[in-house]
Amino acid sequence: MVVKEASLTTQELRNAILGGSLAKDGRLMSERVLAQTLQVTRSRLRGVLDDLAREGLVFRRHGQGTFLQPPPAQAPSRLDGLARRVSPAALMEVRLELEPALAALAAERGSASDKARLLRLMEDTLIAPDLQSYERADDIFHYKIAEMAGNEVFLTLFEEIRSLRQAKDWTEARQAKLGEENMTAVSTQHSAIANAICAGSTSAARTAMYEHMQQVRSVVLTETP
Amino acid sequence: MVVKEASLTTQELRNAILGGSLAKDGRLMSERVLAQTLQVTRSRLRGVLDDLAREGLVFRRHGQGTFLQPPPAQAPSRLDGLARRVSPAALMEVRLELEPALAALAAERGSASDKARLLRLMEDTLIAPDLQSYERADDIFHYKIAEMAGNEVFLTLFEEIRSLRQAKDWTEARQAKLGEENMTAVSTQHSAIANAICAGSTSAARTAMYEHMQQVRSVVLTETP
DNA sequence: CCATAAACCAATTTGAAATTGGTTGAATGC
DNA sequence: GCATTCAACCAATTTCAAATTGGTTTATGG
Repeated sequence: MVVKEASLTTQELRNAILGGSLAKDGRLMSERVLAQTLQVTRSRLRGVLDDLAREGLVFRRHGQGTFLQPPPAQAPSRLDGLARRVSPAALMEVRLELEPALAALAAERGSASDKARLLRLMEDTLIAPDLQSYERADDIFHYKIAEMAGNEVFLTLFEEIRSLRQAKDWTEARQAKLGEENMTAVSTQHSAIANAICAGSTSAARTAMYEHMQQVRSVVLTETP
Repeated sequence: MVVKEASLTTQELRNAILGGSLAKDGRLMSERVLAQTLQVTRSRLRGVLDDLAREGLVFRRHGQGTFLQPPPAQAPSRLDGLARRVSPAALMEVRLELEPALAALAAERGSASDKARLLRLMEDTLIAPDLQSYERADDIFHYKIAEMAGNEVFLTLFEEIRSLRQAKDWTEARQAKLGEENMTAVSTQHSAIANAICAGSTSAARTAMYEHMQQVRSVVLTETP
């Protein structure tokens, strides 16, 4: 399907990788398999993947794999056992404290290029055509902020919370609840967060993210009788 | 040494357990071994351990074990790999956000009995005769607050941070830095935190814990040239 | 009814093997 | 020469079964 007789051009390679048909649940095949599938050498594949990773289009983790849009999930930590008994309220309580702190640190430490990319990711959330692609863009947006905070411990905690959130199928319920009015409110908040971070205003970034988390919590916790 | 011909009294059992000679690094032998060592039935041993756990003198975790003063450490999570490359500054940055939030929740949700016990634990930090026993009392004090927050996710995150902190041998350096003047300041702060929590004042508890964390950070990060 | 003992259940840890991205260096081809 | 390819190896992570540990139930005997 994607294979040609002669070797693929770099652009073809990029398209094949980003196309998603080589990934399952956002996770690409291993480099070795991928190289053989695409009939290219691993060296060249890795070169392309290096570029994609630098551009933020692909996420890699050492013993874990290479991932498309959604940044890599977590290792099987003790939180796994929690996934069942944890309530959305408890999770949001944690996010309500964690993410504003991350936003503040991101505003303080984020590099110029990171901030530029964050603006682009924010725009992605605005122009998302459907709920599913919105969820993905939103996911990347928040992840990028956590990454920009520049604290590996914080990032790990964030990823564990994120994986907990994904472990449960709250996304379905959440998507059903995300109406038009909430959507525009959230978009405004995302914009405020991104702008505050780019401006380097730690306190503004913190409060903007806090208000956003309050909104998200109210959406998540609305009863569906 | 502890064994008698006839079966031990309940009080003797408690003393033997809390004595510490049956524990290694704060962790007791398994119930089966312990029962045989003390020449009592496991049922009875568990009955006594139940009491001790209720009184907060012993901490138990399912597949993990039973622990003396220091609450149980963490599972081998991804944070383990971090222990090497993580800096004290990064860790304190996280504690500076986490613990005030926990203190606020503890003030909001802590039961009356929990608050009473917290006061006792606070007093333990005040009367600690040496640095080592102070560290232990301080550890339990902060753990109790995290526990009182009543959010299992938050508690897990706290425990992971705590284990990271213990993985490194910063305690030595920290102990060396804890001078008399810092000691009294920290004591005052502990008292303020406990009082705020017992009064149910969330904001006061939050700020008191925040100031305490700032103090701890300044102590931890002081250079030792 | 209570204490004991044994068996079983459930959560966790442990450790070896497999998987994956990352790195190096020799061989190859132009 | 120089870049590409290939192979082997390194390092981080996951996976999976076995062992360990606290928790629970059941049967037994006083």
